[in-house]
Amino acid sequence: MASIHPLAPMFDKLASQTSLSEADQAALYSIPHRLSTADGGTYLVREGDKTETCCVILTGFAYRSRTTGNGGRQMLAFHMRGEVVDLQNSVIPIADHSVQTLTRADLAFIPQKAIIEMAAHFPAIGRALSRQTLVEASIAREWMVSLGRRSARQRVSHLICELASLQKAAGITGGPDFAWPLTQEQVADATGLTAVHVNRTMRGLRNDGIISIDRHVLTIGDWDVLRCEGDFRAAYLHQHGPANAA
Amino acid sequence: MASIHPLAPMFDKLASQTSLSEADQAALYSIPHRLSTADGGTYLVREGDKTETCCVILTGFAYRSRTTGNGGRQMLAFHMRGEVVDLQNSVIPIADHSVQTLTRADLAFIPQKAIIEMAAHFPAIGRALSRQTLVEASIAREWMVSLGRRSARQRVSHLICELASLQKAAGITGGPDFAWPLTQEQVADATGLTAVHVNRTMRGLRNDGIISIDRHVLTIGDWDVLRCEGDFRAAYLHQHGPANAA
DNA sequence: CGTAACTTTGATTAGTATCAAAAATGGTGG
DNA sequence: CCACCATTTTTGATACTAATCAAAGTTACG
Repeated sequence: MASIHPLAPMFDKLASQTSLSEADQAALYSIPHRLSTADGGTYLVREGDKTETCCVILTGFAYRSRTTGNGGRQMLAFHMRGEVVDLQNSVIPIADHSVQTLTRADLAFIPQKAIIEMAAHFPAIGRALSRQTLVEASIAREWMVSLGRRSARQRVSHLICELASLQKAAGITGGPDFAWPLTQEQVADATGLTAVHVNRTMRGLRNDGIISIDRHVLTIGDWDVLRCEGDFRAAYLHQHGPANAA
Repeated sequence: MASIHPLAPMFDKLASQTSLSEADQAALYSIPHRLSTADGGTYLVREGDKTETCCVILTGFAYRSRTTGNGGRQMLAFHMRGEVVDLQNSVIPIADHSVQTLTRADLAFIPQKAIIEMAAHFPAIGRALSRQTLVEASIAREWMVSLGRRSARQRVSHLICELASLQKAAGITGGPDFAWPLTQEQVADATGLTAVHVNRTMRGLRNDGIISIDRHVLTIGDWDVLRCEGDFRAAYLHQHGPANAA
């Protein structure tokens, strides 16, 4: 326990929702992996790719996206510290969307086979991984609600709340200020709006004193107001562990 | 093999993408289950519920939905013949959205435990089930693209293509005409539009001779045109089985 | 045959997109 | 430290898609 293992973010994430044993931890920490660093904008998975490794995010941010026939781009999810980016490719080998880093990021690449074996031998890890997949599905459902039924201001506010909650849970931040790695263009791609309209919407939130942004750090002036503006209820993030330990 | 087993739709669905053995089939057909029939509009899962059974759809249609703070409703997915509706609840026990029947439906209820055990003892079934979960996630991503980046006409056309493709794959229909169980109000809830606008959009498609509807049966006049109108590319449905049999 | 649910139409408005361009910001090399 | 460049943010003017409100038809159903 002298130095921190490079895969500690992944273990922390898995252990945050299920309790894992020392044996589970040892198994994870002995898994073969390759570390690397990528600049912002690097593709981790490209639509149509057939991947054989899983990518874990150790620091920084990444996002999933898909492109329409007319060239529109829709972001589908954000990922950060400890998250495994392409678990699904072990079952559906052809990627139907892309994953790119949003910022410079430290990554670990693990062979899919190694992950699958570990999940089989250490069922608690397997459960934690499937839980992660299902929480991602829940988040996707919430995004559908935002995209389909919420106003611009609600969408932006909701996204801010989501990223704040996730960063807090990931231990990236404690307080009301946290990393805001998105350009307004990217917020637009995530919320289904145009960059111009995002600009006006965010300026509205700033003028109302609800948020402020300084050099990619966002500070929430009034959390309750923002949560209300964004119709944000955190239950969909399932951050409090399974209610039954089955 | 004299009569058809009531769970045949579920087996067919699972076997359509992975090859399953006779032993797998026997295991599935001997699982404990309770059959029942529900009218349209019946809740199968209610937001906040803690469920202990999985519901399989044998005939008819169901949908998932969530409600916003202002009372808006967003549908999240449709389900039909052979699909298991609440697999995820085995890992995330508190439902974060509702599931309701769209039409009168024949259902089978299976204890979650029995499904989990079967998946453990018959790995091919386990793999087929996780594949189904991941395909659903892929469909959710495509819905996000529609909701965020496609026009009303594209959204409606895309939805028609999707339901046509799914019904064809499920063996519910062969030809260009298929069941259209949705009211325009429900199409609106699925596409993030209002019922009035859906009405105008669908009339437009009918006026252009691309579709026609008669008593809950929709006929696609020109599949290629509709697919083009809806920016529909079927890859996201992953209907052709895993490329690697790992 | 009556009633409720659904579809259709019209008129008006709100919200967001589009187009264009200016201002601010951040990073780079000299 | 400054000048320059690319990127991002901001602003303005206008167009358009889709929402809203209201009501009339139509269909399905008991």
